[in-house]
Amino acid sequence: MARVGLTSERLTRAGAELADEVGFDQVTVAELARRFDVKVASLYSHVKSSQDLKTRIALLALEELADLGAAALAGRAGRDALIALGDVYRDYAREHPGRYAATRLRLDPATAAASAGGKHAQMTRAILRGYDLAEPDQTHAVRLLGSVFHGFVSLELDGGFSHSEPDSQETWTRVLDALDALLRNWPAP
Amino acid sequence: MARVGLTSERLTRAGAELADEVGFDQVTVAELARRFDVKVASLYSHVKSSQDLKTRIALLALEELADLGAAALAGRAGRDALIALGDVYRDYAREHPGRYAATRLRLDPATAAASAGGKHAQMTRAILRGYDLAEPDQTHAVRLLGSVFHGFVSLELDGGFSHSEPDSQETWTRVLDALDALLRNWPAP
DNA sequence: GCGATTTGCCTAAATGCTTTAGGCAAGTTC
DNA sequence: GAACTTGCCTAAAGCATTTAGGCAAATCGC
Repeated sequence: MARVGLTSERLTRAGAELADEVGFDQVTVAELARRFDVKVASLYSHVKSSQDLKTRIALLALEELADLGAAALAGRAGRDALIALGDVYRDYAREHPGRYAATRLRLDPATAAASAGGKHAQMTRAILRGYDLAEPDQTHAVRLLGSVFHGFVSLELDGGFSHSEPDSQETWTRVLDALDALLRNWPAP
Repeated sequence: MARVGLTSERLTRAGAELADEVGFDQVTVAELARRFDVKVASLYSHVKSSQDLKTRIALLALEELADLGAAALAGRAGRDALIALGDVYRDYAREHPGRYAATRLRLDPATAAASAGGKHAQMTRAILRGYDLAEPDQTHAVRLLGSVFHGFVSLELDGGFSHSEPDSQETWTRVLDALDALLRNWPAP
């Protein structure tokens, strides 16, 4: 029996592609086996379970997204940085819907702590260096930005803004403008 | 064989409770049958498929949420209305996490059109009557509010804000304040 | 009341995904 | 080249979905 050369990494990458094609929920060990033309049980030497596979895909996606974010933020500040990071999330979600859905997988605390998740909060916080916010407002603002990015992107992905005017690109631009204005003019308690 | 009195409605309600207990993804026709102490196949007279069951739960949740929203908005305007509607979403998600997750189920266009989904957009738009926004800014603002409500609530539900200071209630209050300020001072393009 | 019809829940069975146990042969090591 | 490790295999059990067909309980017409 010829060896195909399965590894956790190859399975994870293939799983991520599968997720983008058919949706993260539809990612299945069985389908992955089919794609490698291998029996299902064979995958279980490389991946502990279906859940383990999904977790690995989530970690991959978080990592990719953090790298893209870091690249986009380099050399930018204030409004430019805000727009750059927002676009990274939105573009990633549109190009890789399955991977983006994977980033929303609930990880157990230990796994989450070891993930690139922390980098995401750090990047958002970095944006705020371009604005004049002290704690605890800075944390509130980090959470607001996270909510808007995630909320907008997932509503858009679910088709919430389609088939109605104005188109969602237009709204996205104006939402980022509004956030910039808000951060420059953050209300006192 | 004694008849238990199954109906689509009872199954849907029980499914919604099950969702709140074990998570929307874990809602299964088999588990529902167990709870009614009935054979699985029996449910298929009342529900077309597992997907159909989930869709019914989603429609129920959208309806409940729309009713709560309408009640909360009655007699309120401006900032009060904004806070009231925001709290409806947040409280519902915290009290009924499974049902809230159900509202995010992707519905086919026909079902979505017949759902209470439209009421939600209308309610958000109603809030904006208390602010001075013309189209297309009004639509942008509707989408922003939807993004923040959904984004915040789902990040909070996923534990994104837990175990870190300040607590998420505090952030929520300040986020609503910030949105109010933003709507009163919406930036020109 | 009582027969006819509808309705509700049943048994049975096929399909598909997950997961574990144990085996054999291809690759690696010395 | 023998001994070991590793990769993919067969086999089988468990559970969820879904369909087909059956019997009995509720309901309706008379």
